[in-house]
Amino acid sequence: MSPEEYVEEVLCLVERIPPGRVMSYGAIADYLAERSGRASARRVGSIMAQYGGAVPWYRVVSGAGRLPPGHEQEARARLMEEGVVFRGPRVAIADYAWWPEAAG
DNA sequence: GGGGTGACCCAGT
DNA sequence: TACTGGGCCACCC
Repeated sequence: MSPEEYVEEVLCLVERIPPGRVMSYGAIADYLAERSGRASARRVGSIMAQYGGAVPWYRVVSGAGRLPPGHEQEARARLMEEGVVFRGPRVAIADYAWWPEAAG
């Protein structure tokens, strides 16, 4: 799988995250690992930092439910509009974590 | 080829 | 709960 393919897979997956649900960088990497064979949360984060603007990036948070630096207010507002409850500065990811049902 | 960096994650204290 | 150290992979200089 080429780097461009991997990027598109990440973006495509993020677009599939339904409203009111969230996914962690590690979860995305772990899911794509089954398709690309290799993945890392760091790589997913790096991709989101570059191409995240084209997808609902605010539905992607860290494994601890922390929001992307520099866009915390933005993500927080977007998620709350979708009914996501916050545990202080973090998302209750344990309750809103989403995983694709059909793994293609 | 070598060293530093990053929208990360896990384990220990 | 917050802080710290190690692991991980790809990108840039």
